[in-house]
Amino acid sequence: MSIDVLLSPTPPSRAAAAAGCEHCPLRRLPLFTTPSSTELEVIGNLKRAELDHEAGELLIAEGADDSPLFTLLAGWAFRYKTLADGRRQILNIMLPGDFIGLQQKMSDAASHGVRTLTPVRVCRFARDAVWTLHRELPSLGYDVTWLSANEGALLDDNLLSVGQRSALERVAALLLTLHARALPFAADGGRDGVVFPLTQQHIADAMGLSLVHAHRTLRQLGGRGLIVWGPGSRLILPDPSALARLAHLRWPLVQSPRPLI
Amino acid sequence: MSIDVLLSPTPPSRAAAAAGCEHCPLRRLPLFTTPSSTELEVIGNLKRAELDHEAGELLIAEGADDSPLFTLLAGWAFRYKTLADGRRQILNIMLPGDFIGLQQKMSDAASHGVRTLTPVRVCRFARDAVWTLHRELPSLGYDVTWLSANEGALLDDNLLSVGQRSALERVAALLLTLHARALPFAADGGRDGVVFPLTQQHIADAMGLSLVHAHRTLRQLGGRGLIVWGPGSRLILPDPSALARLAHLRWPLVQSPRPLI
DNA sequence: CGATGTATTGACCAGCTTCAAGTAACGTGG
DNA sequence: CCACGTTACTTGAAGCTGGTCAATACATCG
Repeated sequence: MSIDVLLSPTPPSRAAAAAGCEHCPLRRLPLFTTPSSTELEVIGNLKRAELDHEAGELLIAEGADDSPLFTLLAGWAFRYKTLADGRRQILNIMLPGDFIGLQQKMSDAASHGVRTLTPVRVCRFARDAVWTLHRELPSLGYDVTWLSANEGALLDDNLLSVGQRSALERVAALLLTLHARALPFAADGGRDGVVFPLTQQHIADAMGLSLVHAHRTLRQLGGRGLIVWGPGSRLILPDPSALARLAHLRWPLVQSPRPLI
Repeated sequence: MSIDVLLSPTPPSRAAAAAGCEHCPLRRLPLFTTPSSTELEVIGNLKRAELDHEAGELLIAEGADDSPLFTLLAGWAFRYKTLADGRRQILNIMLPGDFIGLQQKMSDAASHGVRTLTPVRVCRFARDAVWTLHRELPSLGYDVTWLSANEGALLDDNLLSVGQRSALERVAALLLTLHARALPFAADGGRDGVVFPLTQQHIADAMGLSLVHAHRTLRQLGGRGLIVWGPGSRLILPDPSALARLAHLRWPLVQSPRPLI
């Protein structure tokens, strides 16, 4: 299947023509650094389209060697790899502001797929955007490196969880981390929890557990009163610090402002 | 413990003054791209010292927020994270040419430690080298991003192993991957195997297994004739393609030329 | 109102961990 | 040169964490 087919938006959901990056609603969040006007201009020139995709849609196919490059503007997605017999490992969950397709472009090591968890909006860039960013404005090149290194740090944490933590600790760590990452985007500051679109199968695949055991682990966390499900599949953590202790996770999670490309 | 203490070389092993990068023996290997003279000059200006360290020495302490930046010139090392109760996850094995300390510099997510596996020689850079590389020469900035993305791809593979593969598959995948990565540095082209400095404990910590089970798994691989130990703890793989099939690993492993900074 | 995907639960069992000991290899100091 | 400490490797037995199999409930949706 060609990438172009994958990227063509479903008819009713085609986005309006690319709006100026300076009006991107994401940039208003304190989570992101504020770029200079020059930086904004360079980024804007590389922007090719804003596209909408449905939940469960494939954004990048495993093995694609000419995958596109985009930034997630709204919604959740996940990166994954599968073995020949179908076993799937979710590598990382991607939230708004995450830069997608970098690994694919740079290295030809066995690649990964990307699939949406919710309806998403993405900002698609020119294929050679990574190089152009570096060439045009070193500060933006530095930002790309930052983003890449930052995702590496998330991978480190996931690997630590999957390799060393027990099932209970793993799920606790995952929920806590995702909750913290999603909080800056929650409408009401997260008082009623944050929308949490992962199924138990996703949790299982992310943490290297079976579906059944992921379910039992979630029940156990619920039984201890550490997680509560609100309406609209919202995740509420009544006592994050207790969860963090259970998971042996550093708390609170500090998130310094990050670049948005 | 301060980083300066960690970095001061043991008296007898102090390296000679930094030699010009253009004579770096690593660069002669076809594994690495050949830089322009301008690139070499910029890199050379950022070079601060060449240092030797013994096997088992700590290069970067977990939690250090001002960790140094270097390139591994010779020898093996590994990145790791530990939980409060001592469980250790080895994140990645580092071989000559690998750039160390990038994650640490960019993000303040919980950090990792780096420890040598063999005696090593490293090329230490100025603290702000990452930014300088981007500013002085975009092509070098791009190389840094490439290296970061490439390490991300290795992490992806490790996460897939630890999350989805059985113990036998995991160990097979690890040995095969390391063998392939070490091959370009083997003196005789690897005909007598490659030096393999990991202990069973390292293998266990890298793959999320207990020491005992790592040992049993190695025995099983040996019993099937898939791995052989030569003199000087050299690893010989009589039938790499059979190992790859067992591990569900893409084979052969392609390694395109990579930048060396 | 079936069809499909997700959640739920019990029974069984196996892969892996833990515990416990013992062996081998190597460097150090007496 | 040997005793000894240290580190890595080895092996068996027992048990637990988490996987597999199977079936049911529940929801949403065309």
